[in-house]
Amino acid sequence: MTDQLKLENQLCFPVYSLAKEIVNQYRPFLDKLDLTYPQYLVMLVLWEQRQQTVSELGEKLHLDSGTLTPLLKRLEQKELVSRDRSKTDERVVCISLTGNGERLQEQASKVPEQLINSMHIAVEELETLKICIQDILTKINQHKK
Amino acid sequence: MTDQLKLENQLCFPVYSLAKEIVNQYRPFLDKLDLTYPQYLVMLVLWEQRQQTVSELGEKLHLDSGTLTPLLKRLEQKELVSRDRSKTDERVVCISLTGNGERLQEQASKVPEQLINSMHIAVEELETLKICIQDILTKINQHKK
DNA sequence: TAAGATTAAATTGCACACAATTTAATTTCA
DNA sequence: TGAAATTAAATTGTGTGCAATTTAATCTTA
Repeated sequence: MTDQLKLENQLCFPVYSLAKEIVNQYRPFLDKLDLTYPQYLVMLVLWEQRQQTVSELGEKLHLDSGTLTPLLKRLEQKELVSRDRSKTDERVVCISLTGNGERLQEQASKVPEQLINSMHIAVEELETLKICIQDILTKINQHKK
Repeated sequence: MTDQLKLENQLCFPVYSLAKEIVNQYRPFLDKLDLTYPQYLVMLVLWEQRQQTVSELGEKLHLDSGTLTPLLKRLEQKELVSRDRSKTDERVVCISLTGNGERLQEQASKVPEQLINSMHIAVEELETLKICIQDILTKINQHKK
């Protein structure tokens, strides 16, 4: 067996596992907000800027309309966001926080700390990992045209 | 806005982005093998040991039968694996590589190197990241009973 | 040993993620 | 200016990932 093909020797599997594990760690806390993890990410972006187009959300989250359109319809059903065609360009759909959507931020503000506590890992170690990952993501993106 | 709620200040988003990015980097190479990324992971595990139960695969890949059963049926349709009930315990399903499944390893052996080249990142840096992630995964798992 | 508990897969249902295509609006430029 | 190109979302279809439930087999133990 080629060593390179061994699961343990590949980077991809730890990254894939950690990503799933983190989402699973979030689940109990996000369940209380009635949000999925990708929905939570969309809300994070909207809490930074309360109105954005579908494209802007997609660019920040690296998601396309095939993923975002149904997700945003679900957030609309929960009355956390509203979806309106732009007046100046009818192709564009503007997503805005509703009052409920804004108020949810209060509850969500406790999530990051809850999560860090639940993972039992030193903040410094998480910070190191974050910087390492961001560094690699930057390099990957540099080499995309 | 709470700083902790800012997307850029959270670890979760870079991990989530990197995991998706890595799967996307694999895609062109795995397309040539007619495998999805999770199917590739299953094949990696089977190339290490040509016969395993669904539970054993699930334990190594952190996947349950709800995910594995349909995935394995697709690998069976492609004639890469066979699925047979255990003779000694009819509850258990044994997954075995077929001849085709074994032969695919030859082609797959080039994938890891192709991937590293396509990412334009130093092997040392990837290795550092891998160790860092595995370390954190270990700690998370320690605190799960 | 027979009822109840446990276990392994399968099934069901929901929500992404992404490729490919479609639809509708806007832009470009010949 | 009007046809062709481009753009933004939506739609369609496939394949995960996971919770919850179901089914069938095996184990436990009173």
